[in-house]
Amino acid sequence: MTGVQLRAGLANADLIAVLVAVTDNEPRVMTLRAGEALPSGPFESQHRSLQSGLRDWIESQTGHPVGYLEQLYTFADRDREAPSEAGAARRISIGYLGLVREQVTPGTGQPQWHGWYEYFPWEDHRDRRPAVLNNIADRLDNWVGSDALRRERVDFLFGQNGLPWNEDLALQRYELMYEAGLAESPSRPAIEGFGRPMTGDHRRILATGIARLRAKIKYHPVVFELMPDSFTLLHLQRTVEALSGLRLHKPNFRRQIDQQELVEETGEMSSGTGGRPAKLYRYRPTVLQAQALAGPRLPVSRH
Amino acid sequence: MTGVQLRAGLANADLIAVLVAVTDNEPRVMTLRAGEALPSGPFESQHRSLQSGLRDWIESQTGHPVGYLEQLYTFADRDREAPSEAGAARRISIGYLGLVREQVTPGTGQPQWHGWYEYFPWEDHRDRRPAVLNNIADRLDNWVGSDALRRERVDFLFGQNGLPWNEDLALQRYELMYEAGLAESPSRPAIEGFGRPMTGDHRRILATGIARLRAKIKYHPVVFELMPDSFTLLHLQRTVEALSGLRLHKPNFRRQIDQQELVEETGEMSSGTGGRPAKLYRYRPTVLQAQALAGPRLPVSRH
DNA sequence: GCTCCTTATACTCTGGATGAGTACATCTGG
DNA sequence: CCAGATGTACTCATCCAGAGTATAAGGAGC
Repeated sequence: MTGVQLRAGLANADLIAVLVAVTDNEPRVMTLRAGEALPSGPFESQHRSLQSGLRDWIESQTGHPVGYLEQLYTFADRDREAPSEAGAARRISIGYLGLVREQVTPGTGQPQWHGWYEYFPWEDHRDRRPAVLNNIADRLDNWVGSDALRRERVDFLFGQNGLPWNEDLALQRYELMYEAGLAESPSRPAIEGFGRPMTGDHRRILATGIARLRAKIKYHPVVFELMPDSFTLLHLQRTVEALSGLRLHKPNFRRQIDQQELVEETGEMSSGTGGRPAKLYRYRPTVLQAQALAGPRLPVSRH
Repeated sequence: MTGVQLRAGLANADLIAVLVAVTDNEPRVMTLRAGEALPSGPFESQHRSLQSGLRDWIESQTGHPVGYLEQLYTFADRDREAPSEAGAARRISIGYLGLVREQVTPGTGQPQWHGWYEYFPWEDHRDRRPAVLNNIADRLDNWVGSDALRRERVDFLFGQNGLPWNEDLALQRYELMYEAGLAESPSRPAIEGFGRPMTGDHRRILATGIARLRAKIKYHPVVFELMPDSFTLLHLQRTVEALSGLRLHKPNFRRQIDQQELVEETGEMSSGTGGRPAKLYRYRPTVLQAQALAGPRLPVSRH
């Protein structure tokens, strides 16, 4: 599955997938080789589109249909792999983000699921600001030195000096850490405590997927692709929290869900969740929602 | 430039660029072959990254530096070109969106610039709802028939039946028109009045660029990459209007620009623009803005 | 049965941003 | 000097997001 393949009639490209599921309030990603690599394979031409081919492949691997599939990015930088001899083919990888509804029971099959905060422990702010951030900040201070621009960048990305933490910047944080030498690279080993390493640039691709998904859930109802058919509002909230790495304000979350009319009651109640039983809801898809929701504001004049 | 190229050591991929400039309040795109094609070329490996290679190439073509460059999408669907014999390589194209500050004087050089509303006349709502939309609506009604889902989709995308026009949906509108047979394809000629055709799937790629740019300008200060060093606020507004295809409310536009602190006065005034002379402004870039501005809301609890 | 704990659900209040409209200033051209 | 055009500064109503508070309804332990 890995390695360079050059067959006539096939494009010289790989597909590489960031497959996400949320189970037990933990976002997980499908991995191979004991969590070291994202699933990938050569791009075969027999399907009508990249999308449909990948969809089939994923379903055969996970046993579950892919609810949502989106192209992430095409990676082709020279430094993405170990320095190769001159003239060697540079491999192009087309990254995809996919959402699946349930997780295969871990342990049995080949593909394994790992919580994505194993790879990015500093991204989980649900309980508290993670302690790793202090170590990271120390190392980054070294890198910053007296460079004011670097200072501003670090403060902004990591929410220092009074600036707020912005969960959407996961990719840019990783890239800065890479730049500052805090992440593994072809010429640098991984640093203990700064997240589980992956082969090649897979960790960067994973960061791309996380950042994209975090941005997406705010204006697109893709969370529901990760939910079972019926769920409680708290369950939905916990899923969003898992993805964003933040705690949300419960009354406001419910108000938003409510007024967007994304869900409807099933009529049934959840069994013992600890406290008072909760109503069960189901997703209510509409063409309108499916395409675009709010979309940020532009001072449009309507008349 | 077109056709299949398979050389050892080169990836089998094209780069294809949507290069945008705004002159005389008209968004323009760089084209080749008398406006029939977007500039493209084989992906060569000598640069460190796709990005930097493309940047050099564009600057050599336009004579202007590229202010902003962003990967759009990688296109590889089977039906993007004329039906090919079985076993032929499928070409992968990596699309990019680039913004350049000024337009080369048209007529002299090889690359030409065309107003993008020549290709999508129904997307320009600055003066009024364009008349073409009526013809389009008629044809779409045929396609809709009695299918309620199609009805809803059309109404939503084209702002019918009381629904508002959403400028961000340019790509989806084009795709629906393609699906409904209103756009040229390998097996269908172009229809007079429904926008200038392009080779292959270039018109679709252009639509992708337009949609991306329209969405982007709302939460990212990329407009400034299209502006000269100093400009009046009305000039800035007209540029945003040109891109979005909408008219904006002047006082509110100024208020937004003002409170976001994106610009500062140069101290000089514009010469004759017709009425009262206007203050000139310049862009005031910050690391903070450069990375992300507002970003939509999630009901975060902060304590 | 009572208390405590947990979760569910319904309110209220406040500040800020947005959409919309109005008034006035200052230039050019005839 | 007036008309016309553009620039600039206000006001006002509405909506929505952030934040807090209060009450309802279940289970577990005593």
